[in-house]
Amino acid sequence: MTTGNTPLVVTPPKRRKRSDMLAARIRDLISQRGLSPGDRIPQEWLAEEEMKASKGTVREAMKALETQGLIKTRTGPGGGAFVTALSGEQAMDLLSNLFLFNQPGIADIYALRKLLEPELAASLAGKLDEQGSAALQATIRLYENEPKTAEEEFRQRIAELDFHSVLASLAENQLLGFVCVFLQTLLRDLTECRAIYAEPNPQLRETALNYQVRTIRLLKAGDAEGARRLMREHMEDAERYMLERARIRSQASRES
Amino acid sequence: MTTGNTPLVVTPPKRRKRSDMLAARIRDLISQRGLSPGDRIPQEWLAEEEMKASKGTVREAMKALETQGLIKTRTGPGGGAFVTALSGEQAMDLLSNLFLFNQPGIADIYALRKLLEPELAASLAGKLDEQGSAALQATIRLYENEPKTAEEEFRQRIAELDFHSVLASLAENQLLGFVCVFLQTLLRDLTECRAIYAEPNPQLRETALNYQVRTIRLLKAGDAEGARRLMREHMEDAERYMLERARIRSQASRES
DNA sequence: AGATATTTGTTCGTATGTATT
DNA sequence: TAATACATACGAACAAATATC
Repeated sequence: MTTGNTPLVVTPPKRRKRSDMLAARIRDLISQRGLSPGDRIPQEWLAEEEMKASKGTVREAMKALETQGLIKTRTGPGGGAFVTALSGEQAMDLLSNLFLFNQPGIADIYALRKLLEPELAASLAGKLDEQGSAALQATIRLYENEPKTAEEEFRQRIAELDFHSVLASLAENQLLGFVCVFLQTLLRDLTECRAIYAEPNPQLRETALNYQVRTIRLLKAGDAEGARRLMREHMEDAERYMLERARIRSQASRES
Repeated sequence: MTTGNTPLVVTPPKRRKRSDMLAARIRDLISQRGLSPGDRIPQEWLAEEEMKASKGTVREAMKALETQGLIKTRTGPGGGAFVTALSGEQAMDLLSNLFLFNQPGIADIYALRKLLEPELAASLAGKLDEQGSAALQATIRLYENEPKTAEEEFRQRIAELDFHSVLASLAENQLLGFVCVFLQTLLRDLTECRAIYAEPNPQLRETALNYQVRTIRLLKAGDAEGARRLMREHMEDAERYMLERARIRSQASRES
C-alpha cells in the first residue's frame, strides 16, 4: 500500500537571500552568546571574511536587524552596532502595519477592551503610589476646561485615551499593559474613529472626566471589585457611543 | 497673560540616515497614492535620479520596508517591489523580539488567556462549518496515541497549543484571534515553558484531549455559555499545572 | 527544452561624514 | 586643531533568478 501521505510541510526549499541569512545568523549569535541590551556586537562577527559576504550585504543585514529594533548603530570611535531592547512604541509601530489594510471594526476592538481594561483597573487597586497618582491627575488636567476650538476638542479626545495609556503603563503585568496600549493605539488610528473624534461632543467630556475621577478614587481606596465594575461600565458606555456615532455618520454619508 | 505653553514635542532634531528618510518617503508615497497589496511599486520612485541616492542606499531603504512586511521583491522580468499586507506570522516574529530580554511570567500570560480564550470559544459556538470542524479534528488526531519518545512527547505538547491556534484562526473577530495566537506563541517560546514541555507528563495528554473533544462538542451544539465555562476551566487548570511544575523545577535547581 | 531579456541581488574600491581623543 | 576609528554613501561591474519566446 503506497502511502498517500501528504506532508504538511515537506521542507522549506526557500531560496533565501544572503542578507537574510546573515541577519538570522547574527540574531542567533546574539542570543547564543547571551548578549544583553547595551552590549556591543564584536566587529569580528561582521568582518567580510567571517561572514563571507561583502560590506553592502552585511549592511543590509544590519539594516534588517535595526528595523526589527534589535540593534542601533553609532558612528565615530567606539561606535558600532549595539544590542537594544525593542521598545514598546517601536513594537506598536511595527504592529500598526498589520492593520494598515484590513482595519478592524470598533466593535472588534471594544470586545477586547471590555475584557482587559476592567482587569487592568482591578489589578491597580491599592497599588497607586504618589508618582502614579500624579501622572493620572496630570492627564485629567489637560481637559478640565471646555475646549474652545475644534482642534482643542480633538486633542482632548486623544488625551482621554492617554488616561488609559498611563493606567496601562502602571500595570505590574507588562503584557496586559502592552496589549491595552495596543488596543488604544489601534482605536486612535482608526480612520472611522478619527472622524468621530473630530466632531464636537459636548456632553462626552464631562462623562469621561466623571469616570476618571471616580476611577482614581476607587484605586486609591483599594477597591478592586469597584474599579473593575466601573471600568467595565465605562467601556460599555464608550462602545455604545462610538457605535452610535459611526452609525449616524454612515447614514449621513449615504444621503449625501 | 503670556502662555506658559510648553510644547510636548518641540521638534525631533534627529539626524536621520538617508536610507531611513527614503524608506519613510516611499511608505508615504504608497499610502498617498493608495497602493494596495499586490500592486507594484513604480520603478520611477526608486530611480537613483528621483531619489537622489545611490543604488545601495535605496536598497537599504527597501530592505527596511521589507522587514516591516510592507513589500516583497521578486526577480526576473515583470519583477520588482510589490506592496504586501503584513502577515500575522511575520507580525508575531517582530513582536517576539519585544519580549526577548524581559520575558513575561507564566502567570502574566495566563492572566490574559483566562480572559480571552473563553471569549474566543464562546464566539465560535454554532459557527463551526465543515472545514473548521475538520481542521480542529486534525490537530487532535496528532496526539491520539501515546507518545513513544521524548521528542514525540514534546511535539504533542506543541500540537496541543495548535488546537487553540486553529480555534483562533476561525474567529470572526480577527483582532481577538491575533492576540490569542500571540499569547500562545509567547507561551511556546518561553524558556521556562519549553523546559516543562520537554518533561514527560503522562496524565496531561489525556486531560487535554478530553477538554478538546468536549469543546468541539459544545461548539457544534451552539452552546456558547458552556464553551465559555469549559474553556475558562481549561485555562485555570493549565495555569495551575504550569505554575506547579515551574515551582518544582525551580526548587530542584536550587538543590543541585 | 533552450536562448534571451529583464530585473533584483552581490561585490569591490573609494569617498565622505561624524564623534572621540 | 589634527589624528583616529568607525559608520555611511557612492558607482560601476558582475552574478543570479525568472518570465517569455
